[in-house]
Amino acid sequence: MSAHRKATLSDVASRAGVSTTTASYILNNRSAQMRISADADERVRRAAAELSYRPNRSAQSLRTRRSGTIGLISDSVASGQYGSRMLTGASAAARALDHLVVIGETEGDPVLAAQLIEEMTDRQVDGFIYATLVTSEVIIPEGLRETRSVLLNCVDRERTLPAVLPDEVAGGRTAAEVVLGAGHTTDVYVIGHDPNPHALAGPLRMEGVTARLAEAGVEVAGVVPTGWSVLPAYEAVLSWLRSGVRPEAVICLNDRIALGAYEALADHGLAVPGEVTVVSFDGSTLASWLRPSLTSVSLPYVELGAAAVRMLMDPATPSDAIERLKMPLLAGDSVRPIAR
Amino acid sequence: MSAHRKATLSDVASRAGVSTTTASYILNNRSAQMRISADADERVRRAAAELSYRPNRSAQSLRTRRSGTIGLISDSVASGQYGSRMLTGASAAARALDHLVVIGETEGDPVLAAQLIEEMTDRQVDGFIYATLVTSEVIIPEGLRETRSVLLNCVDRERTLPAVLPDEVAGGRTAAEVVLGAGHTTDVYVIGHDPNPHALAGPLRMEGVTARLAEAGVEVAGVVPTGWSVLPAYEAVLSWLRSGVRPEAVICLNDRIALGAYEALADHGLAVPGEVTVVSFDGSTLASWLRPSLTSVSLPYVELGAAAVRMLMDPATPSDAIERLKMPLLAGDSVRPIAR
DNA sequence: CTGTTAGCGCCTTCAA
DNA sequence: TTGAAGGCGCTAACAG
Repeated sequence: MSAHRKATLSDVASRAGVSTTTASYILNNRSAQMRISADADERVRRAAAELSYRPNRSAQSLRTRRSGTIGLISDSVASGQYGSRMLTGASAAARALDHLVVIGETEGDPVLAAQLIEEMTDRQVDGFIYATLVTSEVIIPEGLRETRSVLLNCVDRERTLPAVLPDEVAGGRTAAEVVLGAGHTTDVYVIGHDPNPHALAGPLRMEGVTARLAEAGVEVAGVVPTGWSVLPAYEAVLSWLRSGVRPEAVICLNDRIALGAYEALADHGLAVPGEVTVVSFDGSTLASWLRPSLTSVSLPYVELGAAAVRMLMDPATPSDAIERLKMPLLAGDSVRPIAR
Repeated sequence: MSAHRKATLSDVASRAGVSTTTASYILNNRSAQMRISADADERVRRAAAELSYRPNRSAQSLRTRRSGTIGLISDSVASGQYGSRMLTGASAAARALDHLVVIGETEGDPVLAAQLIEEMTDRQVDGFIYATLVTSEVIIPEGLRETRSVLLNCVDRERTLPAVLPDEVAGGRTAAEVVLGAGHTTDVYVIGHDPNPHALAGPLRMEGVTARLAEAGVEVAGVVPTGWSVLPAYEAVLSWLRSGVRPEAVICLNDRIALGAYEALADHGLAVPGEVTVVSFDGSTLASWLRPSLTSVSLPYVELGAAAVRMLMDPATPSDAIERLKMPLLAGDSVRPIAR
């Protein structure tokens, strides 16, 4: 009667003295709908508990063609410094919906992407999340459209799949707001210029910054072009400073640029925040490590991941849905206090 | 004959004019073993290709009790800045072995851990990898022993499960080697002291450092205790410097400490590497962002993840196997060039 | 060398 | 309100 090994549904049923049908209904919470006696319900549940019954998901999948699993394909999200937090968010949200997340990285290889999608499809994943480390416009990989999917941190040109993105424009406005709040009305510069043509963040942040400043009658005094990493930023800012400009505030398009700017400003003898306000984007841990700590408009990675899962699992999500998530301000000490 | 919908094995078989048995053997590369005619083999493979047949993994799992899937449970690896690279390594290695990785984070909650393990077991994962962000000694969570498992970046007290770890002692020796190579024979200090009692890295690094220095007749001049993060390190180092010491070289037990030390040294007017050599551990991207770039003994995260998967999948792995991976030196510009 | 047959554990239509 | 029965797609004895 009890082999002490992996109870099956029929074990439970016979122990409860009902048929597997009844047991199945009960365990799938359809007893009400099926008008099953409270007594049978009770007995089955007890039997299941006593045998510590766990349904065999493979058998379930075979039958139902659903696996309780979500495939998360990314270019290199796990490799990235911060983007991996999207995995955290996705995985937690998935669990809340009784799902597990299986991951795969393409490293930008479309063939690999297609293979991963195929492998996951073979395993009956209930849906896909396709994520990119950098907010960008992408080409939907082969096979993704065959299964319900949502894009995470990216969009496709045709806007044909639901997507979750950070609200970069609003983020830009937030950054501008901070600068304005500190009382700067002149010599506000932007540092950075995204070299990746598919990247969306730079231009959108820029757009938000300019718009908000304009509302206050402030114009961007200039833009210092530089790649999005520390050394190029350092060099660009330093030579720019040496050319004789004297900024009041610099808005760096990401935190690494800000680090480069910090170093350049220090080399040039300009104090942050005393002489120059620095505001940035991303809200990476780097921001809190610097001294003075950096005020940064942060990317809500965890929330992005979670939102993607929820959109995916919500049957009401229209295929052209685009959700933009707020970029919260991570306040630091790099903003000049209002003079008084 | 062809409904253009998801070909099954029997579709393939009938199209090739053989039984499903034969088709199954062939597609599982057992035709040799079963001495199946080259002709049948050929026909079946062609049919499969023509129908773009893909086996239904749920059905396979139901039969074979194996899913081609590995469960990777961690405390907060994906959330971490660098540890997430273990996922990259694991996932890539898994793919090479025709497996996929499903992830779950426990956030240190043993109940959650047990639940995740249960969920994954239900889905027939072929094995578990239990990973921690920080190298440490752990208590094996409930349910992990029932399935083949390996520990990643951690060990259990009883050494009862195979484990993969960075070779911290050797790493410590490497750091010392660098310092010695720069000609320092005196005033070599170590900065850091791990507050986490379960963490292994600190003491082991320390051990390697002391041992290697001792071999060269050099003694550690002192240890500056501090937590493993930027601000505490900054404060500790600064007040230490102000107490009048004048280090030749400082070995920081991780990169964040090194960042704090950089800032403190700068504040104190000591130039790196001109006046002080700084060497560190972790090899995070931070190391390359600093100026001068930081020489750091790096944690081989990607390799750790990959090695864990390979140990897991290798039936020859004994249950008390412990693999220690080399920590490669990430050379930077923070080491004083030999005076001449 | 290849086909027949019997499940793996579960869901679900159909009858009772 | 419950039970019998079939089948999801695949593998693996066991015959031929």
